[in-house]
Amino acid sequence: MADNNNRSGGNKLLYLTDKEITKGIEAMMFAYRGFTSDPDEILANYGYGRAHHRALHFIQNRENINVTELLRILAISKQSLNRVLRRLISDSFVEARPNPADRRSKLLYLTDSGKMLADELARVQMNRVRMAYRAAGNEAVIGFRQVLENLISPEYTRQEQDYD
Amino acid sequence: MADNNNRSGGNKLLYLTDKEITKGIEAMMFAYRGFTSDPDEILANYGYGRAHHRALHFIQNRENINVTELLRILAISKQSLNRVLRRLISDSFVEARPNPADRRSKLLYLTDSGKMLADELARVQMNRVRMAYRAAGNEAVIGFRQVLENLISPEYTRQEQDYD
DNA sequence: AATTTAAGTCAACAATGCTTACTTATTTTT
DNA sequence: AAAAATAAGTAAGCATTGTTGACTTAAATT
Repeated sequence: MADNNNRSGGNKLLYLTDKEITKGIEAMMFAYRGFTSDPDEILANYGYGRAHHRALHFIQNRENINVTELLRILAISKQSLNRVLRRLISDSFVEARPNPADRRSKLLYLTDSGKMLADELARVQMNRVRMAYRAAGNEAVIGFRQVLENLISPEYTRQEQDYD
Repeated sequence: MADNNNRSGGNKLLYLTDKEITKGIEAMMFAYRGFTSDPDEILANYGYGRAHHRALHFIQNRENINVTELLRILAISKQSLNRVLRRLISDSFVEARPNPADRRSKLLYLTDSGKMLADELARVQMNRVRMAYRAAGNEAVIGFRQVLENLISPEYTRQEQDYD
């Protein structure tokens, strides 16, 4: 507690004892559990899991996304994604339409009910993040995002650039 | 970018557009993947997964922990934990010794090779976190931790208090 | 003596990841 | 025009990690 007063903001490397890093690691674990907990509850009603959520999320947030691009973002095997997509399509949450510009490729879209589900999932997750942000304040949010960006493996940072 | 200059640190609620929150959500997803990627590679050599890592972590970082307490922290079913513990014990990474004070309960300890494995996992994960912290700076780290704490579900915050 | 607690186990099931191998359709390259 | 590459899908099989319900054993508590 007493040590926490050093907010010089300089490049001094404090707080980097093993104990402090370990606390950060545990906070990350527990926070991620909280982060996914609200969507998880909703998904359970459909027999879905986080893979379905991730697919819905990126179909919702990347316009005209195709399967290859979704595979690249999620960094999972074609089989894993296909299993998830097949169910989302047969449950009429997602629609796959051939891309006119390249008819090998299929573009993925949310149906009306897919939009409703994706919106519901996004809403509860955004609510938690929004409240966490508000309670922490603007400066904290900036720091949070900086540390997160630094944790991302460089081979995946490309994913972020096309989204704005 | 130009908007990012507001660092008043007050309680003004900016940056809280849906788009900004969505970016935070995606950053959290990608960051968590980076956060686990280095341990994941090591675990694969043993045919282990993240559940084994989490068990090793808390046996390493909570002195004289028993099964019930580990169950409470991990918040998984007894069966899931038991399956993981059984393998860790049969592979001689973990030892379960009856608690002299209550012989129903078993205390969990790392063996010498368990310590080596847990240390190796912790080392690579701490390295990534440490580098992310250093690159972001002290203020950012404080903000990062504040937001993480706010993301944790209240029913699990108790877990953190006994660790210091 | 009866109840509760801690730990462990069995069986069955599901979501989510993997690999290897193959097919089909389409586009691009040679 | 033929060959090669790409996008998508599928089949079979396997492992990890989570679930539930039911049951046992041993020890502590009431």
